[in-house]
Amino acid sequence: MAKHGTLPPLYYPAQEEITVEGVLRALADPVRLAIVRQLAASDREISCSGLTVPVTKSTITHHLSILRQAGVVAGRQEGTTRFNSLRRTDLDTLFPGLLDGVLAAPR
Amino acid sequence: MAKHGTLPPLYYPAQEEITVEGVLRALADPVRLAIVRQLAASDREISCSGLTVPVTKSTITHHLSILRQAGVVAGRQEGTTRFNSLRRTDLDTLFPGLLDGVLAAPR
DNA sequence: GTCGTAGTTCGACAGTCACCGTACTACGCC
DNA sequence: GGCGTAGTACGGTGACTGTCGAACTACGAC
Repeated sequence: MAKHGTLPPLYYPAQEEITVEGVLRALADPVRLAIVRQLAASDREISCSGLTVPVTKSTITHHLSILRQAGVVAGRQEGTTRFNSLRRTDLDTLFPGLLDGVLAAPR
Repeated sequence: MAKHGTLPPLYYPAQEEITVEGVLRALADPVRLAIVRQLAASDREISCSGLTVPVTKSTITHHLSILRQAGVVAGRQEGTTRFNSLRRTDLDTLFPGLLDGVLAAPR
């Protein structure tokens, strides 16, 4: 077989596959909302360990996979680190105002 | 005691008590999203039995109570009928763009 | 090679949730 | 009064979900 060190082929929905309900479900959790807020606030990519949420590593992985499958975040692998970023343009195109409305909320 | 025919004192959150997470949770369900869409589309009050969703009466009551407690819908009693409406101005004030973003989405 | 770090995967478990049927209250009409 | 309709309350059940720890892979540095 080919090289052994291939990245796991993570599934990312195409823009037209993203659904409102999936996005709402993904955002309807305090931990995931905190992750999205941090990604939006820094406006930079953040690694898993760079996120400050009160759960363990495996739970962060779980939440990120949900956000990824919903089309909310994208990830870029670099060595052993995965840098996560918001798919802001995709979301703004599909659901204009949604993300801003969520992020602008004080709570 | 007073008159017997008092309405049940339903709890409605004040505008400043509405949270994004609560609203997102409330919207993150296909049945409730359908209810909200119908309320937004008709731009009129709709009774429980006027909603077309594929669940029984008791389940509709359950979903409406969730939407009510989240601050998404309001209800006006008239006889035995409860007319439900979207709290659009409250939501637009707190989370500008959120509701429109959700409703504008094709799916 | 060895070690440490970054993430993922895999059960497992507790809590929540959507759903239903039934029983009940409240109102309007005959 | 009795009956039908609108909606709520309650109890139960199956499914999903958020959480963890432990085991595992992958990469980089020494």
